[in-house]
Amino acid sequence: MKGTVFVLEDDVAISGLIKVSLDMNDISSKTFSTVKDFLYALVSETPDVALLDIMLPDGSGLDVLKYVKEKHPNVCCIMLSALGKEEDKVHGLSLGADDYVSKPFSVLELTARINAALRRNRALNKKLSVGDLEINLDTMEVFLSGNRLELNRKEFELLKYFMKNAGRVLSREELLTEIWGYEQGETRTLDNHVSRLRKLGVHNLETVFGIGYKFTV
Amino acid sequence: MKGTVFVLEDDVAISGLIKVSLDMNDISSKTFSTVKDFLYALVSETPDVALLDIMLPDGSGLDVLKYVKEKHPNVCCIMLSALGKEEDKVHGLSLGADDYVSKPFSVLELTARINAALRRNRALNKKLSVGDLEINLDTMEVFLSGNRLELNRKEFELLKYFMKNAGRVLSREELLTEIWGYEQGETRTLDNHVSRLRKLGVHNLETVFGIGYKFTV
DNA sequence: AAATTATGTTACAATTGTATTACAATCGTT
DNA sequence: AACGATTGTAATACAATTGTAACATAATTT
Repeated sequence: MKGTVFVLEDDVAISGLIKVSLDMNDISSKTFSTVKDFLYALVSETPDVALLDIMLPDGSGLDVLKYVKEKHPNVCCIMLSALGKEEDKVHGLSLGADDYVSKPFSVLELTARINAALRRNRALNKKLSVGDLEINLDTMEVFLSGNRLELNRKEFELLKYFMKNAGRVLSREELLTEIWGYEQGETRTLDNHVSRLRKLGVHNLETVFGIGYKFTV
Repeated sequence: MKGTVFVLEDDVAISGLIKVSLDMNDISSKTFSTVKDFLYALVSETPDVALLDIMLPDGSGLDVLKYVKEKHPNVCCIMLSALGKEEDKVHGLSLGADDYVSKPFSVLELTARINAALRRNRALNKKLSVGDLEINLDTMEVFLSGNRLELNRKEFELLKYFMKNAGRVLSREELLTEIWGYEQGETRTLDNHVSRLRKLGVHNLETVFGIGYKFTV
């Protein structure tokens, strides 16, 4: 999952289309059709990117933009507007919008811009550390008590998932679907990767017999 | 060529005059008569100096100023305004304008100020260096431990992107969209360019199997 | 304790991804 | 239009990863 996008758009046909495209691109999204719902959702969760329509039934996306930029400056805002409303564009940009897309837009283009925004956002070094392990999501570096470990992609993904869910018991199915995308079927692949991680020195990987594994703190 | 100037001015008589004068002074310029055109041009090219009228048919030069200063802080902005509008002047300077010229102005004086701005701007380092590599964004020169490398445009763009994002793992997807504008599709072009850079001596380009590349420090 | 089931580990093969060369298409000049 | 430079494609060779099979070992159930 590459990030989270909140979509504020009252035309369900449009927001639906966007959602489908984001799903296909492995980007998690939530759609809202009123300013009220949107702001309410912001209380409990902060997305990486906000996609804001300007004309909404209960307010203006420009006001939302202003609010978001004030309260959550790390959220990247992309405005959507009706064709020709160039004054909105200037206004939006001056209020701190990061990008701008005019309707009608190509879903492909929009997705590309969202991807770019997510990338830009990620430029802030994001680290994750649990116990004596520390991983850097940007550089894909892993340190165990300060020493660099060389992991390949699957090993890294798996370790990342373990660390993000440290303490929880993770079933084999969960891991297989999250990391491998397997829906079902029997495989020993997971055991294998766990074994490799252990051999590299990751000691806090407990096996939960009959269920799966647990990354302990 | 001493630099590039973008002129945003809706009176064609004035912008024409400015352009002629700049041409004579070996300064490259592009003129725009609407905010829309101006912002659009900014997407693909960043000038050294922006000359901004304030009253425009589709917006205010002050909004443009704010936007430019935010997104391209190295661009030097000179405001143009009708005589007597002192409040604009104050407002503009508070938004980060570098200089201010009142209409009607002497073309000679304006040109002098632009020259001064270009000189000042040149002083700002437009260099980027990481490890033993140094690139000059103006002249497109590249030095590897002091020795000049000859790169062509794509090689330069790619290296620049790598250096700007040194340390981060850059996916093939990201590089292809950022440098090539590809939205999807499979290509070996990227591998090729990386290979060329390496052959030229750029040694700190790591391949991250299954994902992309990383420019290490 | 034997039988059954689940996991650990190793080695290897299949798969997938990359490097590099040579060449073709394209672009920008003249 | 023709030239040279640049940039993308195809093809080949090569390398890394990752899933599978096989067998060993451990845990659970009977």
